Amino acid sequence: MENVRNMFQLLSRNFGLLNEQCCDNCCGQDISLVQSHILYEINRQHHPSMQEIAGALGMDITTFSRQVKTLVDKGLVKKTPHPADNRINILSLTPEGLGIENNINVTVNAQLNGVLSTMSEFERETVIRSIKLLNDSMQKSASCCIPPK
Amino acid sequence: MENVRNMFQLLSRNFGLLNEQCCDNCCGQDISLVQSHILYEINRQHHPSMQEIAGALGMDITTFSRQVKTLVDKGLVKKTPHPADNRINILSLTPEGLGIENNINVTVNAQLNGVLSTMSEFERETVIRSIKLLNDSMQKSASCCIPPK
DNA sequence: GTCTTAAATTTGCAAATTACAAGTAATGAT
DNA sequence: ATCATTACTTGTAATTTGCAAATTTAAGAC
Repeated sequence: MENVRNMFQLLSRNFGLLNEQCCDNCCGQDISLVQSHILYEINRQHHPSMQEIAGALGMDITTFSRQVKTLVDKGLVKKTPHPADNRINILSLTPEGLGIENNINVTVNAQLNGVLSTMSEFERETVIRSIKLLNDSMQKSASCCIPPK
Repeated sequence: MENVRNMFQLLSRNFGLLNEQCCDNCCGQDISLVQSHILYEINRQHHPSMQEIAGALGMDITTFSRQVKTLVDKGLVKKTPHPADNRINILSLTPEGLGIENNINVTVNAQLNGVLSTMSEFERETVIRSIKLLNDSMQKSASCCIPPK
């Protein structure tokens, strides 16, 4: 049996490094890695509440609350009270926040495409399909990859 | 063109969650995620110095120094002065440290194999081969995944 | 051998990040 | 109206982080 963990450990480290470098370099602002994950997830979801984003990222809600606060202070995120329930805050990116998120997105994609460009067309497609497959399986698996609640 | 980043962002998050959960659950000790990366890398390399591990992980050397100190205090890591150069400390796992590293390894592997078990034999092999390929490409790529130094 | 320079690692410190517990405010149930 | 619950925010204290400055040891110049 393969040692699957080795591969994932390396992959996650490599991607972590890439991601962090991109955060530092591609946008004028200082965006930490967690903050980039928050921007990413707000952009991805549809009118998400605080809990939804914190839950998706597996972050403690109090830590999340503060991080959102600093993103709001930076002018990248907006909190809008839910019309039907004032306890709930709907999160969205400001135009500036969206700009930065896109910026990061473009930069990371460029880096990744650089990496993939060393492969043959066939390999590249296989790799992409594999990762999709893997993500699907992980989402389905109840035993892991689910934030602790 | 695919949005490659999306997939990687999800993958790295999923694996991060899995990894963190494993750190919490599988060994009696409290091991943080960074500490598990340190244990992993010390185990992987051959008589590594502090700088070599810190470099491989892309960690600031001062942060690393302190983390190693706590691992030494926990009795999981040993520092041995290099015989030919006393400035250098060679890092190694104590038997206890090795035990924990193995423990994490087994646990993470079990989780990952659980995820992979939902796939067909062919898919599973493809996925594993793809990740290997990807890691190789990332290591080769000078533009990213290289600690800032 | 002494002196200067460089390398490997460690501390001082101050800022950022984290999480538990306790708080506030809004909603829902009865 | 009252009580429990939900969504979120603070208080506070511990941990983590990284820059600058020290420390220790080694290597090279003379």
